[in-house]
Amino acid sequence: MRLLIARCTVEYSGRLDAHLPEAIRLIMVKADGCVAIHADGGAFKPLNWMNAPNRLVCEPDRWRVTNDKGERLEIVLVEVYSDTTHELGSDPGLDKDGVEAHLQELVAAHPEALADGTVLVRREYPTDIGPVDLLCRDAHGATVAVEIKRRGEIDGVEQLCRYLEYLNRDARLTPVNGVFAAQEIKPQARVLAADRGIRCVVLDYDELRSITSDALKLF
Amino acid sequence: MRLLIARCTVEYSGRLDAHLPEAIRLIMVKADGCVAIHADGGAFKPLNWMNAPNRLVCEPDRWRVTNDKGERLEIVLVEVYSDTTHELGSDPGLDKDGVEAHLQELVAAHPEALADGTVLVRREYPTDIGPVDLLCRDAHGATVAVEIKRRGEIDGVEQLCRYLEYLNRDARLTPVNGVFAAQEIKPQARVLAADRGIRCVVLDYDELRSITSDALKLF
DNA sequence: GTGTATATCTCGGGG
DNA sequence: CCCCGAGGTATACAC
Repeated sequence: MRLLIARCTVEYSGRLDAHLPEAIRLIMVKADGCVAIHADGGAFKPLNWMNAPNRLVCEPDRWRVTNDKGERLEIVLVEVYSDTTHELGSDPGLDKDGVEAHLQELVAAHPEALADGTVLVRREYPTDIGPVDLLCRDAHGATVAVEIKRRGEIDGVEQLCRYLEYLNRDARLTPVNGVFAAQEIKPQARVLAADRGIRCVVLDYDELRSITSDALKLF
Repeated sequence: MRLLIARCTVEYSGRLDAHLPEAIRLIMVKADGCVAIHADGGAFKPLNWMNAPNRLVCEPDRWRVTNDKGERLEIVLVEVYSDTTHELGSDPGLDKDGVEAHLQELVAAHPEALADGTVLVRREYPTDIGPVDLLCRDAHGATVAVEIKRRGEIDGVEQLCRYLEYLNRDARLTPVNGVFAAQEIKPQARVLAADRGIRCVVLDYDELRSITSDALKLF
């Protein structure tokens, strides 16, 4: 990783056009060739960047980065205050816990958390317009399409509506009911769901996980 | 801006839980207090981060970052290879051209690009559920609600559908037709638009801009 | 502050 | 390669 502290101006042209006036910034070049220009603020997002793969041509006072998609980044170096390179080696990567996929696994293992007597038909039930998170049957044997989110917002309800509309065209499944399940459901999403006859279920991640680990303890 | 090159492990706990095994990484602390941990690849996104505002407590072998939302980032420093600080000063910021706002301006100036005889009623037409990008009248005097995007995806069509549903409740406006205009329209969005009776228009940004500059040359 | 819409969104998975 | 969905999305702006 090469780190440059320099007074510079930057032009980007590609998905849009952007210009950075002269100022002191950090220019980061990673081992994969990607280039990012950071100011001393503004969270983790760089002001400008260019992803790998690309071609980087470094002249003393001007760097040019281009790629095959026609994007172009040009850095004019007015004054370089620091220029260091460090060998970092490859990174073992990040372990995450608590994302939607994990939530889906837990609910799939415990569909009764949605309503007593609910059983799983299958996960990621495929349709032409995308996979339904869970397809279940309720205590009465009716089909239930389940959309699972960490944060339940209006988009998720609309996504579920599209699936329901699609699934209800299948005479073997209809009537299909909808359940919108999330760790947190925004008021607006709740209103839309009610309007569309979709039931909302708030999931307790820790509780679901503890049920699973309790079940494991039986073995 | 403080830059640390160090062998470290990292734990994040908050919106999810995440763990980084021991490896050499860049730790960046910006003037606003935000902290980002970068590997030597993976474009501009850090492996882990903590946005400002937060509290950073640095011990020689352990940094703890916490905020008021209950998030927590803990960095264990196994070995520090480099530790530098640079004064960057404030940044004048980025000038952009070609974002959705510009596209909306251009179409507002040339509504005939949507269909011959189309005239603008107003931009950002307010409704209870948000502003409609453009409200127009077509050659027959019928009201047209226009949603403008750089990239037309399914969410944008849903957004327009909500506006149409709302606007059509107003007896003075109904029937309101929908136009979905974008520089690029994804297949799924096109299918949904067709299903909902919404017309799609592909916009040519450069052409729209050249019409405008041609018009300016007349003065 | 919440809610809504945008982003050079990034990133990863599947066809 | 594109398409599509998820994200600790972040960020700006209106109410």
